[in-house]
Amino acid sequence: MASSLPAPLPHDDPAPPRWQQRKAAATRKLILDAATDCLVEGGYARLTTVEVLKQANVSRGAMHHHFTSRAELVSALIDHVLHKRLERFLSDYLSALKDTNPAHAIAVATDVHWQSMKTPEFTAFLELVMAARTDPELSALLVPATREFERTWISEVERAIPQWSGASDQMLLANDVAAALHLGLLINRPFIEDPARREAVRDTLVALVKDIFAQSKG
Amino acid sequence: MASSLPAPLPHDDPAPPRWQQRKAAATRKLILDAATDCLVEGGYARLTTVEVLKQANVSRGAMHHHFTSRAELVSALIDHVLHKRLERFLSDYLSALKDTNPAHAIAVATDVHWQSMKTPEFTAFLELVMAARTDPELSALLVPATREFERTWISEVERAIPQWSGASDQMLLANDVAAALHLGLLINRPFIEDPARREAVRDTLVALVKDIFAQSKG
DNA sequence: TTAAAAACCGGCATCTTTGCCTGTTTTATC
DNA sequence: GATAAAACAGGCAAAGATGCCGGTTTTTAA
Repeated sequence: MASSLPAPLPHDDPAPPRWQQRKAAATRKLILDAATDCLVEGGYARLTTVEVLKQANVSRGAMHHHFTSRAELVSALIDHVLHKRLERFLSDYLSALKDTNPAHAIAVATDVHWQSMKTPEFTAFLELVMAARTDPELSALLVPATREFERTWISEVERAIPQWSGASDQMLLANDVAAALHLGLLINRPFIEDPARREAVRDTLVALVKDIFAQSKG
Repeated sequence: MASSLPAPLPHDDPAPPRWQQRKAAATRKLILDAATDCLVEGGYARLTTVEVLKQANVSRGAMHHHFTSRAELVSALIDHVLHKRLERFLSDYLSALKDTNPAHAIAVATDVHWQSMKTPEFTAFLELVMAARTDPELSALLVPATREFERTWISEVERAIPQWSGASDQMLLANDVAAALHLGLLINRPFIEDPARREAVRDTLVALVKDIFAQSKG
């Protein structure tokens, strides 16, 4: 996008190059954050243009100026949500692993992964995934974007934990298992009354991931 | 419901006791099956009264006669879907375990469980679950109904496999783990291009369930 | 300073969905 | 066979969502 700008200084903009561009970007982010909130609070069905502009406190004209149609809004929302998700996860992941005994790395990493699925970003993402099942146009945008997101995710985790970089296959499997189990657990949460049952499932996952990596060392 | 009827003969009704009741029940089932199809093909958002009556080939008046409001239709649909899900799973489960070497029981049971999540009934159920997250009235109906369904599910499986009846805790844990992992895998399917990755996850689950039961015997 | 362009404003026509309403046909009861 | 009731038929107004429009303000560039 704006990667061809001069950007001579890395610090915050003391002399904003373009006032309009900054204003437009701010309004755009305002609308996309409001759209994310709409997804979280009302699901894909309540992701209407009127609801979003009410949440963002912008006029109908501003909405139409930035996003001509609802489909255009959803298209931008996909990138917005995936970007926020990756940013938050990597930040939490790296800061959690920074001061952690390597022996507990797996338990910590698994917990961060679970916490990352209780964020608004992931809730919004899940709503998009479910809607994409019966919406081919949405699916055509969401599937490639998510696959690219997953690739970046994996490569960043590999970069962050060098001691595992020799076990790419194990890490991919562990990631797939954790992602599936955590997602299913999240959805089944309302039907499992006893918290101990949920914790037992998560404990089982940690032991399983340890086993997966132990096989690469034994 | 009709459990207080005489029902002197176990064969099919040669003399229908009430013509109207049979007709009404048939139309009701027709509408509920059509509603299930609507959920599968278009998701909860396309579960509209017009779409359902088109799919069922009934008039607007017939729809209104059986289900005064959309909420009433959804309420009946919950029981309909859960009933079909339980019926199909138990039938497949028992028939699959009937002629299976007990040594392979876990692998077979796990596979039947996975297959049961690719049925229309489960797709419809999942749509209801996702919609219930942001719909308190739907949630108030779906959560207790699903918990009752889970209880029946567990007790039927315990009844079907006597050799596991001494390990209720292990079976509950194995069931929770399998349910969560299969559900997450189902949803993440579009983002995992390589089928081998999905099979690796399922193989991991089978090994894990075997481990869980082995701990109760060792 | 002035014209063009970007950003924003608020409303309207159209379509879909919903709930309800008045009739009509068919079955059950006396 | 008459009457009541159940099952069904089709239509219509209100509410909400979408897309689009003409007009207004602010910024940018000549």
